[in-house]
Amino acid sequence: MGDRLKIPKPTARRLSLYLRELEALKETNLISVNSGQLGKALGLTGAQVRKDFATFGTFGRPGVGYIIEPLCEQLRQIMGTDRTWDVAVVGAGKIGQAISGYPRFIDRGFNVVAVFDNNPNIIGSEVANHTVRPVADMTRIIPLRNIKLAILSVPVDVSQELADRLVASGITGILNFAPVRLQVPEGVGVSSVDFSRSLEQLAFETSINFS
Amino acid sequence: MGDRLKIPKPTARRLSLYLRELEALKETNLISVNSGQLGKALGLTGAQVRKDFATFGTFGRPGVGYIIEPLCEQLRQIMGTDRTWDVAVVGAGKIGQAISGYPRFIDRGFNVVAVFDNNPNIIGSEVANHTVRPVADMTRIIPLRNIKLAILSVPVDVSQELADRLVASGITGILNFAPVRLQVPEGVGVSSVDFSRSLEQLAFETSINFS
DNA sequence: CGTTGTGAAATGATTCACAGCT
DNA sequence: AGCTGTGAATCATTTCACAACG
Repeated sequence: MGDRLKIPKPTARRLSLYLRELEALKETNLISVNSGQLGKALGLTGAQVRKDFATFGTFGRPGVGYIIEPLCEQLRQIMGTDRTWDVAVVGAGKIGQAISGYPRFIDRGFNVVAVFDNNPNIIGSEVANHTVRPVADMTRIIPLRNIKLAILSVPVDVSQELADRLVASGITGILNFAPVRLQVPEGVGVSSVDFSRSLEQLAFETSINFS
Repeated sequence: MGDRLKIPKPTARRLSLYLRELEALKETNLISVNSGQLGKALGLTGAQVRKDFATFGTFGRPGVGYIIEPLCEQLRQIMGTDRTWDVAVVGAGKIGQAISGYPRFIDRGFNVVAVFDNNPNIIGSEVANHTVRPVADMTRIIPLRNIKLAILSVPVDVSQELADRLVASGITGILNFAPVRLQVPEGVGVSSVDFSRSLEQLAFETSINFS
């Protein structure tokens, strides 16, 4: 067995920042950028940028910097976004509806292909060009379309149960909007968005500034 | 000048997790909990839990653990959520509307008191029991009501400009939904929710599992 | 007893600083 | 000359392990 590359978690989190900034720089017709410039735009040091990239290989040219276009492609390949990912949305309440139509997913390589809910008043209605299907259909459609990513925007009391069913259907990554720590088996990723926690974080910072 | 208490960033981020878990335990009529149990529920070690609490004082009883009810209050006080925070929402598009009506804010101590937008088609309409006001009114209403926290859900190209105006109006914490790093002065906090980045994170994890 | 609070050790991440490449 | 890639040093966080305590 080949040794599995060791990636520091902070590095992994910064990858998408680098890609986004590099794409913005490409729009300005820049050809290359050095680690100091790139770092400054993102609030990082040049050394950190270089270390991060060095985790994955040798991409820079001494005396020049990083050639933007090929680096973007390398990053996309590393992150797995050099292809399109089909995404299922489970829970078509307000948040589910808003995220189903989120316009920036497409150009980042994510494509919402199915929306599920269990509310009879919602099933059958149109959300972001998709007819909302009953949750029971998940088990059939997710394997059928080989969907690997799901967005889970359901009430907290049913989120774990639905997460279990998503995993059983073959999902390997869940973007969770419920304020709980989902229990998932090894090999399944969970990324959480928790509005209340985010505001609490701000309240805390703001309070500290007065102490 | 008294020494400012040094709080590790990871500790600060975990505070809201502790509070939420403790409140859930309180619902089950438990009186006390020890660091190991609390840690297990959150995917942390007992030592980490104890270190985190020890940052702020001495809350536990040897041989017993932590008495849940008073610890909750202490945590709320530390985090600044022992009172209600008024919040302004700027940007009443799909995400702004969904978050304006987010039902869990109230019981976490956050109260959306004003919604602003610049779209004439939206101004004047009702969003979560608030009449949407023109953005120009921000500068008057935020100081008037002494609002300190804002949720910024506007298109990326105007987000920095609006952040500047929020700060100028007296806002000290911004929950930002646009995929950019907002530039804010010292003393103003920014917490970001970035749906595309979250999905990219998942795509990356999922890809790694196949390498 | 069982569990806290905490120094000391271990691990992890960032920054420094510079040899070596273009 | 300018900038990368990277060991070595620094700084931060987590884990260990145990004395002290109720």
